Amino acid sequence: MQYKYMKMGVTKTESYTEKQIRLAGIAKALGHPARMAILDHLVKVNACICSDIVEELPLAQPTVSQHLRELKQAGLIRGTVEGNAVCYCIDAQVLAEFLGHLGTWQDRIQTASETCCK
Amino acid sequence: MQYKYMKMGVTKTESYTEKQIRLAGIAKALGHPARMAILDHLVKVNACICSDIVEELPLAQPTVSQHLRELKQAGLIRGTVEGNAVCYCIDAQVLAEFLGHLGTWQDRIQTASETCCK
DNA sequence: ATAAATCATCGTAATATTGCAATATAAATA
DNA sequence: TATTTATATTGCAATATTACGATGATTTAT
Repeated sequence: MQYKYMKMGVTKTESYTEKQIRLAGIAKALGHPARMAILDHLVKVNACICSDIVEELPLAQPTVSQHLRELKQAGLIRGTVEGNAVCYCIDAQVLAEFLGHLGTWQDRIQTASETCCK
Repeated sequence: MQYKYMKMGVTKTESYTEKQIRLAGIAKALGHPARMAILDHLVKVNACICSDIVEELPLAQPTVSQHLRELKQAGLIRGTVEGNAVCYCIDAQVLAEFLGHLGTWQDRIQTASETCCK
């Protein structure tokens, strides 16, 4: 059987730049309150193990582990094993690339705020 | 019938701060290549109408309209009606709040890069 | 060796997201 | 008025995400 429609529920990626796809992946990883809270906490303590995070969040340990994996896959955090715990830290370079791109938006918008949508 | 489990597939929001929820919403809106491309394009041309965007993307018009609505709901863009077209623009203040928060992460990480995950 | 602690993985249930055709709406134009 | 242009809405199919219990793997402590 042949489908009339394209595959649905799936993001089309063939016409975006690599950078757009990568940065969108980073934004997507940031796009959940739990992951925002995890990063807030990592910044706050400057180093962290998972059980520490589990206590901070209203989520079960497997769910936190899953969120950490997504942050890791997006490149936002790295995890290093230390004994029977894992130390998770933010990757400053990845964060910098993300903020750098959005920063250029900000620069260009401010100079144009008069000419747009008045 | 009573469920043993909590509602699944739904984000728990009752234990996060308002700011975490709001910023995660903004990040989520940014978390799709099409929406990243839309914003890149808006920045590039400094003002835009939707049909312009439709031509830039590999998506049908209703899909673009839907993405624009999500950016709007997150507060990242505003749309003003101009005749039979709509002028969409980035909201500089919302972008600034988002970048401001992530910027504080960056500040704190850089000073701590020696003490974490070595 | 056994138990406890820490974290990951698997399976699964429920909701959310993505995309498009069809259609609706509203303004501009012929 | 009728048609074109620009955008939004609805309905639906398919995949993705979120969450948790159960379980596995590994390290530390007893």
